[in-house]
Amino acid sequence: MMVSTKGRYALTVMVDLARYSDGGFVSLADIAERENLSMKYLESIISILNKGGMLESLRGKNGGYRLARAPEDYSINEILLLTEGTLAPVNCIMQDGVQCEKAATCSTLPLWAGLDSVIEKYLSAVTLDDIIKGNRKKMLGDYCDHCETEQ
Amino acid sequence: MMVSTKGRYALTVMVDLARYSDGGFVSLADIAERENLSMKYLESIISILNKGGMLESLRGKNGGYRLARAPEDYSINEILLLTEGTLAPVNCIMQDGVQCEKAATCSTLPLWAGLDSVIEKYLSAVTLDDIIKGNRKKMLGDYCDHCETEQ
DNA sequence: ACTTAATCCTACCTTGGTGGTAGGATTTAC
DNA sequence: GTAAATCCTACCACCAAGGTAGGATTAAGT
Repeated sequence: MMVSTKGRYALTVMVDLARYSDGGFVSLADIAERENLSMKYLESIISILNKGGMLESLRGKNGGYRLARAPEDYSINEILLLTEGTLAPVNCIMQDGVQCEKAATCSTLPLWAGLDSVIEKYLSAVTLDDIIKGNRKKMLGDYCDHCETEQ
Repeated sequence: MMVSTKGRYALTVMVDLARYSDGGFVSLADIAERENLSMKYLESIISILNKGGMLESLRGKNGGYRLARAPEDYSINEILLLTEGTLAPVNCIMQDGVQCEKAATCSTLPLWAGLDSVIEKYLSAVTLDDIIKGNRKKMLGDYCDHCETEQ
């Protein structure tokens, strides 16, 4: 599994904020209840999003979180990258400039690099706004049954 | 990490067999030595490939393994699928006809489904033969620096 | 000033999969 | 009969995933 619950829940939180914030701060308790997720666990996840500059927060009573930018300015790739650390499908992909010692002679490396590129390209093209709007054309592409008639 | 060493080593074994077999049987000891991998660990991996019908084996002295088909008739997708069990990037993708209970209302599911499709499409298009031939155009696509001049 | 409701912070814990290892049983060529 | 190979079952250490617990801090409202 490339994306753990951490990344999935992070995305869920971002989508929830985009949907229910309308400029004001939304408490984590509200998010957890709406999405039916453990608030305590979400705490650690939203903390990553907050420190990563994805959110603005307000402490104290009536505090909470809200998006730092417009939904269309968040790519799914950056959200998942922040929370998961890496989205590389294998650990032999170059990380922080460090690559596998066998890289020069490895015949399967181009495959993994290509797969990594395909994933990054896809996730970079979809925005938070696409998810909220239910933009099936962009998300499902050729695989969407209704994209010809809808959209 | 979507693909563990199990899948990666399985692919390495398949590539090795395609390269060094020339119709005869290749012993696991030879493969392990060439690829510099633990023979004992490879044993459990090649067993999956063998039982999955990917290989032919011969027991006893001078025995070993060889490919059951031509390299161009193996997609990378089927090799990884057999060894990894699933290549789904998240566990909320439908598995064996069973899908998440929240599927009908989940707004992020189309994203995960789309990602899954993109991965499967890519891995299904590349064959064992492409890897051996070093077909960078197919593997790296737009990301290959030399694909315009070469190929 | 006090209470309440919220974020923030640190520590801990359980479980299952990953990545192997060990030892032997069985089969076949020479 | 022996050597060299596959086959089979069991075991194990480690670590990330997926949380839980408890409290410290901050700010709004009365």
